[in-house]
Amino acid sequence: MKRGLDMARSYNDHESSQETGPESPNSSTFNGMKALISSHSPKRSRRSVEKRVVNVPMKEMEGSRHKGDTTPPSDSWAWRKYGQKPIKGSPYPRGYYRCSSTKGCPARKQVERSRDDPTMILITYTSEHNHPWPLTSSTRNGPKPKPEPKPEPEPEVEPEAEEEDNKFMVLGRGIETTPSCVDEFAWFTEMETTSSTILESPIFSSEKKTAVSGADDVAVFFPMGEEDESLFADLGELPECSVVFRHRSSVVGSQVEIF
DNA sequence: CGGTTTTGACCAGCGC
DNA sequence: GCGCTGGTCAAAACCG
Repeated sequence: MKRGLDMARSYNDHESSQETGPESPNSSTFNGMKALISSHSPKRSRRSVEKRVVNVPMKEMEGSRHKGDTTPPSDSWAWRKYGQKPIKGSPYPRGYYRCSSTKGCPARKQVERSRDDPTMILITYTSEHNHPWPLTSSTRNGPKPKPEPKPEPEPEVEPEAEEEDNKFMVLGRGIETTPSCVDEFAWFTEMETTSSTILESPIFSSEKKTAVSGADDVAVFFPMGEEDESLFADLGELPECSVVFRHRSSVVGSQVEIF
């Protein structure tokens, strides 16, 4: 009855009040890159989101705050659960989490047990297309269950990466030579580095592109080990990280496993 | 007391 | 056009 109206309005209220305010991430710049979100993004804008899936073994859940079917592994960011649904065909429910590390953070993730392998946790990260992934306080070495509201200065963080106006902190890991990359993708980078055993498989929201072809407008990340780091380090600095990731099909053609 | 979780209900996309 | 399903909201309960 009134719910429909309230909901419809609440969506707009949420989006507008949080994302058009003076401190809105919408108007923030991340190392010169403007981050904008559609001002009228409905709650189901599936076509304008980037998704990313990681598989985490149950053992990775040891550090979790809670133990449960849909409890996400601790990954250095604060996630607030906003829903849980039983998924058809799966004996396990899917938990819906929203990034609460920063105000107005558009990122979400879905956590569910793999129906094929119940020992694996399937985590789907979702963020707005063209919107930077959430960046929050974090330590490079070892995740913490929940980021502090005011993170202590990170000695390894570049000076200009300190708090500043945006409430994000930069995580320098893996791609230090390209700070802008770090900014934009540190979220995943951290996710990958805090979990020692992660399987990754990129998925694409609605495009009919496969994982190995034509994903030129989807920023894709793949794990990079220490060896790879040193290997890429020899390549010197790259002018733009986006090039590397966008032309993913030419860099990596299949899913990558880290063990 | 503020933030998080739980849970029932609602809505929109999608397939038929 | 209709029904199914996934995704989200929001009030209440819970927790530190």
